[in-house]
Amino acid sequence: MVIKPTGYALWEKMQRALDGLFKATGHVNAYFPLFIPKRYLEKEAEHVEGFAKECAVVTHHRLVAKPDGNGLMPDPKAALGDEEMLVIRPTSETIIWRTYKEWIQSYRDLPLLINQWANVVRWEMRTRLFLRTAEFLWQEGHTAHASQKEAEEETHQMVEVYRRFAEEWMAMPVLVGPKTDGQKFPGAIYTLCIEAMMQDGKALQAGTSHFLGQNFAKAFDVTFQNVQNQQEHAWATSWGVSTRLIGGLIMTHSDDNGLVIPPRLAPLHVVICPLGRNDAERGPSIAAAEKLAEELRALPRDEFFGYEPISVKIDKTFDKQPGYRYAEYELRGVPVRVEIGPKDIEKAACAVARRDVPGKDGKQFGIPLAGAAAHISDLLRAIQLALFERAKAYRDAATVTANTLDEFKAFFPLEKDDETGTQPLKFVYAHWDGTAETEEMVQQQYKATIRCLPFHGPTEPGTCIFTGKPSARRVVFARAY
RNA sequence: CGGGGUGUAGCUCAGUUUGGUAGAGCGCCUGGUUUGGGACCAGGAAGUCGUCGGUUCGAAUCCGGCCACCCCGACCA
Repeated sequence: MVIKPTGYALWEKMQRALDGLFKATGHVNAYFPLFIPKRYLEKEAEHVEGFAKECAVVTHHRLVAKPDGNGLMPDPKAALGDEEMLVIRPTSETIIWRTYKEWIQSYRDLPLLINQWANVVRWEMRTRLFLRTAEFLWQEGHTAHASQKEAEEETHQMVEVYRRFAEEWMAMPVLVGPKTDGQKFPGAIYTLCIEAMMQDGKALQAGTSHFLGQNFAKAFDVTFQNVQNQQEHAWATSWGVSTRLIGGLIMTHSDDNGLVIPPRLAPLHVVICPLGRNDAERGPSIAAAEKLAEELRALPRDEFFGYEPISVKIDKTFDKQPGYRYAEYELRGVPVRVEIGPKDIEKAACAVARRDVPGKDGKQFGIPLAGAAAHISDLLRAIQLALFERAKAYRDAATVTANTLDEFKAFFPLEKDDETGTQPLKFVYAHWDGTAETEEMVQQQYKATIRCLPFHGPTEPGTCIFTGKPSARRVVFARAY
């Protein structure tokens, strides 16, 4: 996976915001090895089964020239034995819990609240840009606790951190709740997730927080002495979000004119385009642009922008047409564009365009330069809110209830209907009997999966629309990425 | 791994049916004119036609092997 500078700048903004939220909840960062001994992975039964089929395996530690002199081959003498063989981490529970064994002796060593920013590799059969790449960047939190209660509180706290990040920073509304047993993390007791809807109506799992019980502590023999002088296995959680979020952000907000980046995560908040046909006209435009840029950068910093200054660029590519310059920054998703030309200078004003309303419609002329900085700062906050409200309205409008199997089928057509085109997909609330068999059948037949059992959703009991058996509550079905 | 498809200039592709010595648009470079929503004119650079072999006087084009990539399916943060 190659992430070019603009995309990476977006990831850095995400990292900074998330890292702040992790630190604010008492977590610290550390780093663990990329290579995991294969035998570690074998220790937790469900975990092995979940990840074994997508591991890159290191079998040799040296290359030598081929006998015919053309190219290189692994040196047979440098083969790693079964006990030495390594895998490239698909996730780090095993190596981290092997390490925690050394770190944890007493209840006084707990809780251990550690996060790691890293890359992982999962050998997927088919990749999809940003959403499913063989290598991806992520953070993985791994915590150890002295009690089940505390570990479960941590699991809930972290999914709430993810919800806040998704909604308040990415402006991406999410459903929050547990996965079904069939969809939970391999090795977890349960998995909580945030689940977002993309503009095609498909669901994107955007973050997960797992309660791991004592599974890994038992697998790696991690015990501590409690206040009563007894040995006890530690309780675990793990939680993560990845560069998949970049894909989620793009697919939540962007339009036909290009990227739309919510202001709180935009690497560049404001671009100012001075205009003019010759040096005599450009001079005053540039001077006004520089003054406005300074005023924007000098605005008081606050929590909204992570206590960082508003980021401003002055675009002086006069050899390009103005229309070209506007389109270029729209394509790149810069939230606010300011135009200052001779006509504005006459009136001591400028034109301000908001990216969430594409094209000329989002442009307002005659904003006085005197109060422009404050106006733009307010506008950035308004855009952040508008993006969230728009995405939420979109999702809610595309959320439906199915009370019969026929209704359900209609929401998940199996073949593209050439008459009507592909109809947008939906989040479908329906009753389900709670069994893995039914869930499996629905996935096979309708290519829809249960995304989660949302905490804030209908909870009345009913009858499973697939089997007629009793259902404890409605769950959310959707096609997923 | 099964089914389908595609490899020709930096990008998107035409040319392959019917063999005759390499094309377009966009992008790039130079000069000029333009400049408030993706400008115009002139000139220019740029391709072992995926690869190896075969047929032929002659192959991007016909035949065979190989490789790579894309789409659909099984798998999945």
